[in-house]
Amino acid sequence: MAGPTLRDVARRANVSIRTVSNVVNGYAPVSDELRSRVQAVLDELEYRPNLIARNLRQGRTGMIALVVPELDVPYFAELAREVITAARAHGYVVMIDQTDGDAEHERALLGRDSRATMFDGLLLSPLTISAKELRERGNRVPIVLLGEHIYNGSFHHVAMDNVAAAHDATAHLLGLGRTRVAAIGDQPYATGETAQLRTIGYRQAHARRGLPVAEELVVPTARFHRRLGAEAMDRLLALPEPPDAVFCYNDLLALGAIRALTRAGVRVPEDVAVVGVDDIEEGLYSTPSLTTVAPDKSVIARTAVDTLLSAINGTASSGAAEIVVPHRLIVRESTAG
Amino acid sequence: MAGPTLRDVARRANVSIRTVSNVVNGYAPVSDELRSRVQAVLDELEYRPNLIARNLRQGRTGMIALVVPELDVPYFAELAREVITAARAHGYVVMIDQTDGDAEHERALLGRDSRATMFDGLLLSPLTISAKELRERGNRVPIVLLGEHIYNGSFHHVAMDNVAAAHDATAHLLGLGRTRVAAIGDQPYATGETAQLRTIGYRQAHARRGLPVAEELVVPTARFHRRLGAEAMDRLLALPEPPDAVFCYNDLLALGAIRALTRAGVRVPEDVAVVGVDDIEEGLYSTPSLTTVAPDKSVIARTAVDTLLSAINGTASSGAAEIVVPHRLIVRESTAG
DNA sequence: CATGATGTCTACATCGTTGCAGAGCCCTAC
DNA sequence: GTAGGGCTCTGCAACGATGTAGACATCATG
Repeated sequence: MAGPTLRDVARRANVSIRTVSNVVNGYAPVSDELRSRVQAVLDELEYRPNLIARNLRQGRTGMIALVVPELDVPYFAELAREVITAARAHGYVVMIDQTDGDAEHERALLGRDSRATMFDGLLLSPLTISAKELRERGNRVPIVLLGEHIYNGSFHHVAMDNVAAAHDATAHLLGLGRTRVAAIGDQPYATGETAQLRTIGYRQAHARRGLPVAEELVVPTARFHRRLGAEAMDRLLALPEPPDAVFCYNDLLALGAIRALTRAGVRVPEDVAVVGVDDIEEGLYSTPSLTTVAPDKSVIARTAVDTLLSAINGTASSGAAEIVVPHRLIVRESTAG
Repeated sequence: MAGPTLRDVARRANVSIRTVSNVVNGYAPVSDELRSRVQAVLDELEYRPNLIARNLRQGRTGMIALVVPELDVPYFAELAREVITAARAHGYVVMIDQTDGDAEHERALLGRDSRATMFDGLLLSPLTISAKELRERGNRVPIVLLGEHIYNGSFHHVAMDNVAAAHDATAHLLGLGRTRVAAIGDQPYATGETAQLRTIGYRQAHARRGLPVAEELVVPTARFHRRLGAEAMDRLLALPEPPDAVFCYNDLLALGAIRALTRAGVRVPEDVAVVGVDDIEEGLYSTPSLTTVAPDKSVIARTAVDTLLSAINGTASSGAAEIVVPHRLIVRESTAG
């Protein structure tokens, strides 16, 4: 099973281990004659460097870990793609773990037996774990947080402005002349910080127009899945006075809501306009196509990776970076009459 | 940056390195008194074992790599999720890499400088690389191939029966009384083996009913994406005699096709029925919801991981395993009148 | 009291690689 | 002639952990 080592090659070529290493890495000067002799043996034995040993010696692995709640949520899949691409540009590979939003699993990541020490750095998109816990359990591995929660300066953090994003989406709906704009996705409890920020933006947009928020139109959901979006929409449709527009806290909720509306014979956008957040590709091909607030995933990924690598290399400026990436509203059929 | 090592703990507790190691691992007997003294120092210094060193010593990393063409293709994202879950059950973590279907990238994976040696095994879902190349470049790491290509016994291989799956989908459409059933997704060139198998099944279903295949209804696509499905559908609709049903080689193509049909004012399924393959969650919430051939992704993932771990542990039965996982047709709105 | 079994703990070698210091050798220059 | 400087090449130590063997007490046994 185990392949040949530098020693095996060295013995066979009658040179020192160090010289073989030099040939492999092209480091120190090796005469052409010797180089080709060693190379021949390397080829013959099909030598492959043992990266674990190399890593131990060099104190780094060239791997970063990306931790997301659910990989089959398109937003995270698309983000993962960008992260992998961004990391590759710097010679890094990415290990992906998913927590299923399970707090225990997120904690285990940082605990004593975690594999975190195997990575040069961590990109974390935590759903449930709080900033306080992170601080207490934080290990020596550099961490960059992605897109969720409020961490007021304890960690590097990359995210879009959730309040502004929600405001823009809601303002768009109000600007269409809709008067009963619902919100699907609030999470008014400890770990739902992203959702809470979006609710703030939703209210802000109403306040700026001097409009009241009808509280029965704000529907919480435990998660951001299609099914929960459909269920929430069903409940809204059952109201005595149903909404004429819905701001969903992500695209999956929105697609579920559209599905519920279509099934109920309600026209989108004529009767109810729908906006989501995330700009997943699916929204481009749905019927109707989905208006959404698009964070720049590519910028998020590149920024996060760059920030993490700076931290790893110690070239980071002091203090925790708080980076806000731009977002923009993309209007499609679900709101365009 | 670097944390305390066993040596640091040992010095501080006035014991040997080995004893600290024993306390950490609970191996050899250590007296209660000494154990708690060492444990106190471990806690005080917040010792975390260096997994790289441990891995070097033990010759394994507890990591496997999953290589897929595109992570943001829902099928692969959902599969990745299952693989991560299956691996975790065995104490393994999963590194995910994506090749973008790029042959060079796939080759680099197996080449001299690949990081493959850092993993105990590889799960490979190759798009372009051929079996021959794999054999020639194969390194010492155990490999299990997923779902694509024909490898006639050179490697462990897990996949559904593509011919039967395509047959079932096509037969379903023909069974609805449709007479012009199109096929979207053929890839009649070297590396499109999965597509070719599906074309065989498509033809087989026609042959069994004694029906001819109208060749203009078989539309190739370079990849299996929504956009290409929509474009292919547009071309089919432009035919003098358009189809009344479409078998798409995966769900994304099907969703793109449905989008094109809806945009053209063609009713699904009344005018054109649509079937896909993969059973991605998106198809459950599309309008109309999507009839599809569902491979059991969970079984695929578990089987692949089990097979790989057997190979890693040397407990594999001799020879390359060729495992066929079951599939079933799930009828939804896109074909159910 | 000698013997051996048992229970704790330690020293050393080792995994495969790279950093470092220096050993030879040849050549030039004074 | 020999000192000095480049080239090549080598040996040793180290990264941080674990496997193995054995040292050293303690204790029961004959």
